[in-house]
Amino acid sequence: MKKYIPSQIESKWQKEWRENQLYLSDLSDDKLKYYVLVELPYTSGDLHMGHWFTFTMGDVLARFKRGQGFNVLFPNGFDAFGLPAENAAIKRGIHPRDWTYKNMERMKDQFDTMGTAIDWTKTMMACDPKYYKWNQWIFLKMLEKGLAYRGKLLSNWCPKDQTVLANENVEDGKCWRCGAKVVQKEIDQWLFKIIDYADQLIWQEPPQAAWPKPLRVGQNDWIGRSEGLILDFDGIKVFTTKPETTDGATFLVLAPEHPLVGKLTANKQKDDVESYISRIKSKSELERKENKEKTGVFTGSNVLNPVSGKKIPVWVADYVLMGYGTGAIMAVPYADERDRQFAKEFKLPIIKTSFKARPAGQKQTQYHLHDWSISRQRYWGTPIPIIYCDNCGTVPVPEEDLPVELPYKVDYAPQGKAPLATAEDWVNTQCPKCKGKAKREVETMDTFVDSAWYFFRYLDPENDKEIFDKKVVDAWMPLEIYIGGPEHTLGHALYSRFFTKFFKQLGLIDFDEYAQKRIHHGTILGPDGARMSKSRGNVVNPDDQVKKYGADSIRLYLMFLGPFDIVTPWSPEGINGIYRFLQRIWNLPEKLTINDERLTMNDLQIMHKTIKKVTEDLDSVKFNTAIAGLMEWLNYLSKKEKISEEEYKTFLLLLSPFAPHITEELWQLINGKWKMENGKWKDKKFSIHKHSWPQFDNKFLEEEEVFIAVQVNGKVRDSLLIQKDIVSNKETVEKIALESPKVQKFIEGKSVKKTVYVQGRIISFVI
RNA sequence: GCCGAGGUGGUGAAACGGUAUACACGCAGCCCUCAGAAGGCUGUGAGCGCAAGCUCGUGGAGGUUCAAAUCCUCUCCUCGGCACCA
Repeated sequence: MKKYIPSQIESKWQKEWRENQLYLSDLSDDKLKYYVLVELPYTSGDLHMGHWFTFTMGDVLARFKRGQGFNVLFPNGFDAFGLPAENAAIKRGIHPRDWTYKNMERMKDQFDTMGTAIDWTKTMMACDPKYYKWNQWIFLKMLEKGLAYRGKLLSNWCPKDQTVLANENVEDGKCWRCGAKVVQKEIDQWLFKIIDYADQLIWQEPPQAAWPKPLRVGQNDWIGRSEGLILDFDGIKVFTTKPETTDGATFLVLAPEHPLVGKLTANKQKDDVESYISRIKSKSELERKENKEKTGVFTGSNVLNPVSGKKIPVWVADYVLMGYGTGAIMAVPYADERDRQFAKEFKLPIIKTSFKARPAGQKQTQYHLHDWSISRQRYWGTPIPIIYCDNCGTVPVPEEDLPVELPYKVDYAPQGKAPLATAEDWVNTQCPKCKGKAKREVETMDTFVDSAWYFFRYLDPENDKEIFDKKVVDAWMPLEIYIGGPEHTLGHALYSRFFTKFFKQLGLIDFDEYAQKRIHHGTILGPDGARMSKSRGNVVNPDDQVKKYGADSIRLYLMFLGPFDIVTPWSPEGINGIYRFLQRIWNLPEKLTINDERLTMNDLQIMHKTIKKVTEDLDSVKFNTAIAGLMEWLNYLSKKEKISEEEYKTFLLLLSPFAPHITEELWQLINGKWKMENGKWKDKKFSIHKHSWPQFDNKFLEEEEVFIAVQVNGKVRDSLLIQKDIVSNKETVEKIALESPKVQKFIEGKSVKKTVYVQGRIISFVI
């Protein structure tokens, strides 16, 4: 018995595959295309177990489909812009660009150690001007179509760092960097008008593409379309979805930020209202969200309820949000729980509504979704291609001047203004219109812009004339399967759909959804069952595991753990078990006989059954049961004295997507020796990964005899071995079943009222 | 509170309405060994029994069906998302 030592074979084959360019895809051939995509990694520095999990899935599918004769594209790139790079760079005193490029190199090497069949000639890096030029181009197109605009938006604001923070950079209501309490502030910023696409982004039933239901429901809820009326109460406009309850409206409530608050406040209420508003404004976002108790103050003004004809008071309260509807509501405490709480708290009247009111109003559709703020007062991102001129105002950078390159020499440490403002040579420029002195926009784009369309660019990454070649994209999109995380449901997965619909409007593409299928992968937790994190010290480092067990063991272990969406701990014993499985395969050649091809019916049946199982399971993305099928077959083969070349090769082929290195090594034992010249393959097709996928033959799948369970009153009492040729004959099967002594025992002395026979499965007697 | 996904052995998990627990981990016994490691064989849902076998069993309670982990109703729990959206 030889010991299986993965380090002796894995890097050897990785080098061989790379040098022979085994995984290049020819995009000009699109007859049988298969485009598999995994969400691109962030350039954090090291691949973690999550990357291994998701990229192994993509890799298994890519290899399987390639074997089936598909022209497969399995690309990858890097999400290389963003705050963590800046932060790490500030901490370590390295320039964000140098830090990022170093990480990308390292991560590419780590992808190699995983043995992925990634075609690295179809790639992108968000921080490469070749790529972000087209972010800028998209921005200009948005501007042209009226979909990009400068607007004021209530945002998370860190008063210490003087910057807007994305929601995900607010931790427990505090700035993730300095810990200062985040406040809500109106900030002037660039926005994309995603609201214009809200209706198109709503998922219909049945869905236009096979995306996960939680994503479809989540996105629809997030878009939050509701239809109602705008009603006018003496000049105060309110939005309601239940105009029929207007007769029960006993007061009005304005959001604290509502522009009419000042005008409506009576002199004697002025102090009360002002102190209430300043109290609310001083609260952090978190405090406002957490506190569900109703607070508010009377303005001193009254308005007329047009339906009841009564004067009703106008209040200010923070349970009404400025960001939704008109920022003012009519309160119907009889019909609405929140209004009722407020009415009780402040002793306001609650009167019954008839639900038959028909007030005059204007039809209005409201959305929970807000326009997408893309401005970041940060350095490490795509510069927004805008120039401010004293004479001409806001001037877009002309297309032919793109890309606006991010300057290298910048003081990117936070100092209360956008870092780009410190690059004075860069900021001061010429107005494209009047040629006079002008200044560049110093904000950069949200990195979610980068990832909203990268999968288009993989198809034509070097194109500097246009964003992509329409012909190639027409042929290769929509992609077949997109593997990603459920945490992107409301961010990336929505933005990328928005861009797709925008591209269609521009005439760049002809389809509505960019992925035919999306699946949400699970999470590998630490051995202690908690999310892996450095601070917990429960991180399982893939590099260490590679040294110990090899890449094939990790890949196989991750795929065998459970379904692709499993959330489960890493098990040190589990991976050891998989290593033992590979060790047994490593010794298969000991049983191999080349010139003895006699296979029994049993041998053939289990072989073809396994081919069928692995093939069908992979087609339905059930990696774990496919591997279980291979284990069963190996258990069978292990009991045999000798195994034939056909069995050996078929087994290796079926295993090869999961464990590409060991299968290549063992394959070469019988195939490779005389196909190599000077240490190079004469022809790449002699790699196991260029061999075609095994086919199963139905004639070996029909069992000679089958077990049929016999039930009496719903309980299994016996199991009969029935010959194939009498399985379809109900009377005969029934007769045999009734003769069984075990069955007799339960039927004796009683009469059979009913018999149900499911062919080849079960026969059921009711007595 | 609302929405979504789930609850099956000691553990990760299998199972077109048709013999629940495949496959693997762990554990136990035996073989091999000076010994250990590695490997091999056997057993492993619970209860009763020497055994054949019987009874119970997929969070809980009902229901539909010859037959339910699977379908229906109610309920409890876990995880994820959203959350004063008028």
